[in-house]
Amino acid sequence: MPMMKLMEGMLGTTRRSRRPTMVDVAREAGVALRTVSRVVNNDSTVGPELVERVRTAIAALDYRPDERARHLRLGVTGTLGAAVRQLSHVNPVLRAVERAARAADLMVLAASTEDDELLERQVVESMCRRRFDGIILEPIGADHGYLVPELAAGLSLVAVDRPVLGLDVDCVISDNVAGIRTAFAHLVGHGHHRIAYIGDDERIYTARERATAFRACAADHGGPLDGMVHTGRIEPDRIRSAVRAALGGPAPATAIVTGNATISVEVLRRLGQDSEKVAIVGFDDSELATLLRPDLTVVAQDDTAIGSMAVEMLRARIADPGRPVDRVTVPVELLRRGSGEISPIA
Amino acid sequence: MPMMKLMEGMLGTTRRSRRPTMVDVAREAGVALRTVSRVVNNDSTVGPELVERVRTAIAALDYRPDERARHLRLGVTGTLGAAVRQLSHVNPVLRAVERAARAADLMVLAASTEDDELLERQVVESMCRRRFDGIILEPIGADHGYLVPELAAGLSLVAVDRPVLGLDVDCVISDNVAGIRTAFAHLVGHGHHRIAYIGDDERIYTARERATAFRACAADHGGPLDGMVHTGRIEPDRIRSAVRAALGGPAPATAIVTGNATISVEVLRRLGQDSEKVAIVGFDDSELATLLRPDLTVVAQDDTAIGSMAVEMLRARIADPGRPVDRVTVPVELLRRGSGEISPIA
DNA sequence: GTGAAAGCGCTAACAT
DNA sequence: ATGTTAGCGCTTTCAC
Repeated sequence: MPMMKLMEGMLGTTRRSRRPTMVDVAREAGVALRTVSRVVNNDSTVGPELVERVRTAIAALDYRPDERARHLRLGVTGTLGAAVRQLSHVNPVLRAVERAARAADLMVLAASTEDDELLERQVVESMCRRRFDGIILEPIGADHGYLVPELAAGLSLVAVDRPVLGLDVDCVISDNVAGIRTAFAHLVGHGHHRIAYIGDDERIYTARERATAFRACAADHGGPLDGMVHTGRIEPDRIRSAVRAALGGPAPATAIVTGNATISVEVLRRLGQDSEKVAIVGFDDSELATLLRPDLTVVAQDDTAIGSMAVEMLRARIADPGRPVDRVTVPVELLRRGSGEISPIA
Repeated sequence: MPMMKLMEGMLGTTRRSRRPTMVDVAREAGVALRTVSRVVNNDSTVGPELVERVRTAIAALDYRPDERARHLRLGVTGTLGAAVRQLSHVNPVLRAVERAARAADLMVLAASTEDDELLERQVVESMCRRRFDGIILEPIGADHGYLVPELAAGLSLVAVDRPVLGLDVDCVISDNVAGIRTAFAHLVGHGHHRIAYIGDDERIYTARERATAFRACAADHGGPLDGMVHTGRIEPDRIRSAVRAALGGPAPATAIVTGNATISVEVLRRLGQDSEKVAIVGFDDSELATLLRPDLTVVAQDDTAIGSMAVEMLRARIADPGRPVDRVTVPVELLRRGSGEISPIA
């Protein structure tokens, strides 16, 4: 059908024959390509009249520079990738990363890994192929072998929140052990002896760190461990039975440490009105912490510090790929709000 | 210092002389450049032995394909940009967008506009210069004039949550008017006559839509309007005085409609125990809705539908830039959870 | 299947 | 101060 083909071609050219390039602008303005490039990049060594001519041509043609070509030629992209667990979740670290990157005139483009190892790999590799200058990664899972060739090929990467296990890679993480110790000591200081811990799945690095630290605290303190440490996936039923187990029996816990913000919410949901009778210290701050009575005492990580530190370290890595690997631990802070200052009733 | 320069040069070449390209791989494998390209792109017309030779060479050299060049040559990038108000906030629509894009084999790269008109412009223009195939935008502010030349130059864009005012652009938004009507009617059905509205700043499109719809409902119903509609920026003090004004005076409101999730939380925070005495219907669902007693009755938007619809419309726009502009309104749903089913006390 | 070569749109030597 | 030209790394024609 030659008629069809012809019509398609006509439609195509009518719609938009081709995006104009610098060459088109140069022709339109009657100047050299180099001059257009200079104007586009605000090079001061162009005469004002030519600048005007070029600007006019750009507007007339609706010319838009193509960064793909620019980046290809330049070698760098001025872009940092952020591969995080879930974009659409509250993530103050990501927020700090964006701010810090903006201050350094870098663009941050983010994507979710959805806590899926395969997806993480696809996202990171895609960012590598796009030659992002560096990547900030919230690593998930245990096997990051796919990173080895990328790193060998020159990838600059900083892990946040968790280290990349088994690989010698820059990272910036919170002091989980100190956080748990602080929470535990705080409750002990308020007279508690039977303290329970309800945490996330220990296959997750931070959850494992925190649970382990808690067990060590309890052992040091000489408190009971039986039925006091509950970890696993975050499911309402599991949390409910954990709460029941912790607060039931002949020697119920008088205080609970929760392993992260989601766990805190679920535990409070289960406790309902009883939340005034048991002391609680949560790990991670959240906007819900001050919504309930009493307000939730938490061990909060310094998100802003983590985010800006991550960008700083990434920039240093990009500038000098040979620099020694840096593993930074950021202190956490206890925020006393009421729930952790309840004395034991029994 | 010639010595310094020499050492720098040596370090530079030692560290990584140059990233290998397809040419290097071709030489290493003893095949043609064309063949490498075929192997990299999984072209089936290459003999298995050659595939193996190329794969080996790729591994030996740590070769990583450069998508910048590929995209430049191909014309398309297989990438959708998402310019949202705040990446690190809960955003179920963005989540749905990511899922839908993945299903269509498109990568989503997201950035925050921080509710800043200038930043929105920078983000969108940056995505345009990177030649993203399309952009999903949560538009802020009133002046989107900067989009005109981009659209003229061929930008495919779909607005979500709010329309791009003044521009004829695809968008998919919730049915704010129906949502407010539903909430109002629901409260009337439970015997309420004096119903207050506390909402966000009416400079924001959705806030304006909802407040206007509420005023219309109240007028139709013949209920009082004086001191019943409170809109403005989300600040604790303002919310507090709004709640006080609504519930105080000689004819206090017996029910409140809140304009969005943040407002709902703030209102509930102010009400405290009194929240059991006044009926509340919130706009927007949130995880906090089932955390408090009674659980919050809300008008929820269909985030999944909005997100997947946005991607679908964007793909259609990319495929056919000349297609008629599409403005889709997605129905909202009333979720009865208790707070909205309280009868008036007075 | 190979090999050579053009070209995507840009920047930066190197002219002038 | 402005023009000419090579080349970034890839895909794709075009012979062979």
